[in-house]
Amino acid sequence: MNYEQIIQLALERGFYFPSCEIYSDAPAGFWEYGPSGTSLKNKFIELWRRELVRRDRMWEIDGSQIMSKSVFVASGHLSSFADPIATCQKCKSIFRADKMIAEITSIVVPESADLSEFDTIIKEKNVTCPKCHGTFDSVRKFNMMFKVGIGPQSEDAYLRPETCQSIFVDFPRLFKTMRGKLPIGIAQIGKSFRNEISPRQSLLRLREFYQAEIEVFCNPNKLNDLERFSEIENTELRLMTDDRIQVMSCKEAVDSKVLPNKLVAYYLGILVEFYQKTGIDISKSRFRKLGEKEKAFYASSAFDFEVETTVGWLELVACNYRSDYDLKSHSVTSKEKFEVLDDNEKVLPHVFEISMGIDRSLYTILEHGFREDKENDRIVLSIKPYLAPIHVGVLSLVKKDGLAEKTDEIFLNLRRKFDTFLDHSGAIGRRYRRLDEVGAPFAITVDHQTLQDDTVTMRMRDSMNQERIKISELEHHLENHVAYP
RNA sequence: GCGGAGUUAGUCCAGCCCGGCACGACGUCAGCUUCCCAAGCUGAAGGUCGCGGGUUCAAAUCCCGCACUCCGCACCA
Repeated sequence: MNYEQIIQLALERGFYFPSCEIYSDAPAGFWEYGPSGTSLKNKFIELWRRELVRRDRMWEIDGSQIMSKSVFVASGHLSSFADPIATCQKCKSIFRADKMIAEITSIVVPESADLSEFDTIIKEKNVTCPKCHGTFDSVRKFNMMFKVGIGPQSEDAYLRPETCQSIFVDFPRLFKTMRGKLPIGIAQIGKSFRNEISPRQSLLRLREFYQAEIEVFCNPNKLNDLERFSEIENTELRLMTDDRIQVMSCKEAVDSKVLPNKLVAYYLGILVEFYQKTGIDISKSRFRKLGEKEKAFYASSAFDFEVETTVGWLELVACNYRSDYDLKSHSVTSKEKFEVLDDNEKVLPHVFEISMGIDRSLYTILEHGFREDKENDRIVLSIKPYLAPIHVGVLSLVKKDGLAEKTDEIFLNLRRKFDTFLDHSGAIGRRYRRLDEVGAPFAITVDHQTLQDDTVTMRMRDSMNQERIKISELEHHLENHVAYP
């Protein structure tokens, strides 16, 4: 099983495919979800809501994707979310200016330095193109945000490069009007946009992608004062520090100081419990503590939740302790007050963030669920029943003798409650195979016995076993088996 | 962005060297058959041959440019 097979399945069975594919000017890095993919995504998001938002009583918001320039002045994205780039005048090769200078002259110029500093060093040290020894144009910044023009005057604004900025910007109003009490999580699902230099591998590196972000606002003096920690204290985490994965409970992780405090451990704990329920193989996962150089510019400590796939370790979630970086800078830029009362103590909350990549998570669910059943010559998507795009196929064994009509009747009774697929045509085995490929956990089939005793067969996707079941019990039976855990 | 390899129906692909009606399989659809796992028979639909330009009486095929995909480099909040 590999990446190629997953993308083939995705294209053939309506999970996802390239955007604007009929036109030759379709830019890279944009993909669409088809019916199966959309159904899977909706169910994944519902699971996320159940296991994180509702479980922790977070607030969920839905902010706008276009945000004002000031937001990104304050957030630092305008200056920091950009790479200094040097272009060779002769061969047009493009290099990261800071990396190239460091390599050739061993002089370390910080990435965020003034552009003229790069030019000065390039001139003084006579740095030329590593490929053709041509001379360079002036160093410029390539900002990874998409700029948009608002209204007839085309005022600068930007597509958000992460969903969380609206959570920070909205925090003062939300905390006041929703009767907030620290610690409080604010969650958001939505699209983010990054102008990647080189998008790759379909859903794994997109220019337009879905994030599910949670920002937990907390009192920095009470990070170990968390009653609900007991819910997850025995939950096992696979923590990677110094190139080694250690499996330990959340409690052990805090006690041994591998994790800085109970608040961080609690959220990593409920996160891993969520991922267990997605069917992703947790034994192929790790929380990797990022080193100083790998961390984002706003993070004071960071753990990536990574999963092993056929294309290597894949970062699904970035967990960043952002301290008061965001609230402080928005407060300074906007003059809005972000301090809140916590037990009569005035505090500027710190933020712990759980920033999930939905598209990558969905890819991993597909890959970890993909099974080549050689014995039965079939491909099976063994995903959790509650995530399956189709819950149940409704089939007639043959069309004649009134079986089709009976099948239609059953279908009409089920279609509002479940994601169903009605199919009368072709060989029964072929129809079962098709359902296996979209991960439908059940298929019910109307046969001649149905007309005599009002029972149908129910076939299980993974085992291919069948049992007979009364039509009157179908709904109840399915409800039990496709319910969220 | 760079280097390499590719791009022909929903999918896999033949044809390209040597220009002359775009081939086959799988899949899809309809009918027949069929009492449970990709069976069989009959028929059908489905193509801007990645895009644009050039050469030619004639281009999937030869030439030029571009885009996209994959691999590697670089990049990756």
